Amino acid sequence: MYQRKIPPSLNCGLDLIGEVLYGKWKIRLLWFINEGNRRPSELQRKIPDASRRVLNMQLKELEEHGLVSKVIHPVVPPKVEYSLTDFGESLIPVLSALGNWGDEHQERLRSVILK
Amino acid sequence: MYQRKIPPSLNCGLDLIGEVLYGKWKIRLLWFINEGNRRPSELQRKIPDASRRVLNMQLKELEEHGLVSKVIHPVVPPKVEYSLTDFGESLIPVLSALGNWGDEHQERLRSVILK
DNA sequence: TCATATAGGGATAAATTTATCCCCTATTGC
DNA sequence: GCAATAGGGGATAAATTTATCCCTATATGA
Repeated sequence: MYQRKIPPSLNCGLDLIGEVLYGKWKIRLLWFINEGNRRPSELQRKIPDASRRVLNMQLKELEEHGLVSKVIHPVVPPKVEYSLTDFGESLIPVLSALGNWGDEHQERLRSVILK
Repeated sequence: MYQRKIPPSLNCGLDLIGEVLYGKWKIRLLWFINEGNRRPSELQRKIPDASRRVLNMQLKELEEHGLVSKVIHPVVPPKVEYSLTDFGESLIPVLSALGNWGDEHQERLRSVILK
């Protein structure tokens, strides 16, 4: 994997949470896993804009950071299931707060984002 | 400014808030402005890891997205003050939620981030 | 026999974001 | 005159993240 050349700033809680949540699809992955979409193919269908590859990479980082856990069932064809760890579940209320704010201000956000 | 080639995904509140908060220093800028650090030089002192240039760029985007407003006092030497708009203030509780989670899990986060 | 589904990953290119460097304005204090 | 302070920004390089392309394996169904 890529090795950072510039060390991260880890001065406060905001910095720390940023380190584990930054990544284009990570928040959505956590959200959809929490909603019960546990298998990679389900997640890919839920997030069609992302490629398989990137989702795998981001899931791996979420796993390394202890937010999700992965179970590989030794069957053919392969079956893999992700789930939130307790640590990951503790993030859900925070993600709700983010999502709710986004939903509440949806029109306005859409208009400022699309310039 | 840079023109996107890949359109953003704007399917839900999480996507929308992501569009305005992604940016290495944006959340911290909002936070420090809310704490009363309104002038660019104060913000730069608060966030020494970031260069002047990047802070200016991210402040500009926050302004374009309607989260902060900028007042230029026509004096010499120049005096500029940023403040949160009502829209920006409505984000503060959400940022608190993020920061609190980060603070509560500080040790654990630090250890998983530093591998 | 060929396509599909399931899951994974290397190699490489492209996109995007940050960092660096250097220059500009005008005033006050040495 | 020179340095410092306050604030900005163009040009370009470097860092970082995503996207694309292609290849692996096995079983099932048409």
